[in-house]
Amino acid sequence: MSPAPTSPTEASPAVSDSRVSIAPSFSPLYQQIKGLLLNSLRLGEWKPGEVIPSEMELATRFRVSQGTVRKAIDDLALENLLVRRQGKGTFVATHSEQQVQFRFLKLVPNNGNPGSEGPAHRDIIECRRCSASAEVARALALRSGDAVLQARRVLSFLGTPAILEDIWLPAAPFQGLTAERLTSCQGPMYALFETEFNVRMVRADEKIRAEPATEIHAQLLKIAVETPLLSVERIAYTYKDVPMELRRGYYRTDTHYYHNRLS
Amino acid sequence: MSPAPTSPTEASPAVSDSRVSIAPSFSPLYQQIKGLLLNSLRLGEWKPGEVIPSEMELATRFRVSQGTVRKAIDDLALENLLVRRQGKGTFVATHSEQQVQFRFLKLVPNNGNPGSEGPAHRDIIECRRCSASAEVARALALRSGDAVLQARRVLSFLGTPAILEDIWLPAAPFQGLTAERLTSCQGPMYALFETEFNVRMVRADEKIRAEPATEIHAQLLKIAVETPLLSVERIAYTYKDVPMELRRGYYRTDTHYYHNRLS
DNA sequence: CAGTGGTCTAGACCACTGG
DNA sequence: CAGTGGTCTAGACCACTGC
Repeated sequence: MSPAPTSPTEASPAVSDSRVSIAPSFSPLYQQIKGLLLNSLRLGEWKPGEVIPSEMELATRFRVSQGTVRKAIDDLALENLLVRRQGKGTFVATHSEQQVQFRFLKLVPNNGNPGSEGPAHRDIIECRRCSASAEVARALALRSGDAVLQARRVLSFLGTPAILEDIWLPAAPFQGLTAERLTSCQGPMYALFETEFNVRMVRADEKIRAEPATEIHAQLLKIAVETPLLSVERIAYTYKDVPMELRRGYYRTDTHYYHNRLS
Repeated sequence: MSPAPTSPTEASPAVSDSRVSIAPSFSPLYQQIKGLLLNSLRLGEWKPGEVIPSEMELATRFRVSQGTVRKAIDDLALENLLVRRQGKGTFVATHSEQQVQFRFLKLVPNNGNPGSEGPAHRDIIECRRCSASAEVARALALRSGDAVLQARRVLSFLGTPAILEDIWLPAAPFQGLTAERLTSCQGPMYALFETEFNVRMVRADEKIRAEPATEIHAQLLKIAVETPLLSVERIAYTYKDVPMELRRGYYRTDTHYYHNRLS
């Protein structure tokens, strides 16, 4: 590596960091590298489950030291976008892995551990194309009336219905998603999204409330009307904080609880 | 620094890492340093809010390079035990800081941001000494019948009661905690704990359910009986995963919601 | 065995803080 | 200005993987 500490940015071609503030448009090398890696991920240059180039290779490609690439990768691994495996390489994270199966499903049986009841049984009640209400449009950063897909499903554990979910997706990125495709899907829905539609959910925000079951809820979950349910409203985001899903879930919490760790 | 790569462990006096597995009792230097720092924190060598020695000083003290100390501190900062401030030093984290006021209180007003309603008004309903039930004993890792403190309080936002909490604490570490002391306390209860009793809450687990309001709930929160409430059962831990608090909270979720971020 | 990530070092320079 | 944390480098060695 040439000792050119005077112009470290010459190695980072056209890094436009979209920072809003008036602060000096200036960021550490490793964050610029992180941005470049992020772009490659977003554009699908490396697909979920695949290895990315080794640290040394990336270092020479970006003309920086291995330590700098390392720090960038460390950050992305911390955000669950990459997974490091010693001796093997660094991989693009996926929702299919068993270990992170419950990163986005925090309902745990009263007696037992996450997943101890085996995979949830999924029943797709409906899946149709419609136009976005003002509320859905706002959540998904669309315009009122834009085409969206709406799905409703029930998740059951050990034969007992536990979750009713209504899901809204922008129609454009999910061309061709049907009830059949959803029904035939084994494993997490987010895994389907990333393999079939190249949409990777990166994080989500949830608003949790307690609400009484309506007629509909009672019928589908086979419980009494007015039973308190956990209402979980989720907005899930892809890369770059683009909202890609609105989900309203209703959870029974007599046999399960929503687990959260504060740290 | 002497180039003695052959015996890196000679610099770490009596580092007993309590790992359970049969795996090689062997850990990276930076993790050993982390353990030493953790001990100093746990024993109160540096109190909340204080600076710890600089990276260079710690490096010479432990006979390792600055980079190694740095990595140890990075870890602890990530776990919210330390806070780095460029140009000033590294500080022991505290629950008094404004920025982390809502790390353990995730109730957000429907219209507004965390804290936008100003500090919660706290009403201590009672605080008494009693003996631990089997359930409380199990949660706090005590024996049935051991002395515990029990407190009940109501939190109000903008004059409206929003949270009812029952709190159990092991009596031993909290000698002298009275209803008066709790009542006179401004700011977070956990801040009081760390300044007055040298007990720092590090993380917590919460089990969240939807439950109908009982007579008691209805009375204290001024709502109708059977109103769905968010039941939040928390066990909070100090260093070393020692449980130090059991808390059962009931949250109104008509004007607020419990916010959770999945990532 | 070669190739990967993981650890550790030593030294340079930068950015920020406070006296 | 000196002292702090923050970034970057270059090179060494270790631990794990798979051929």
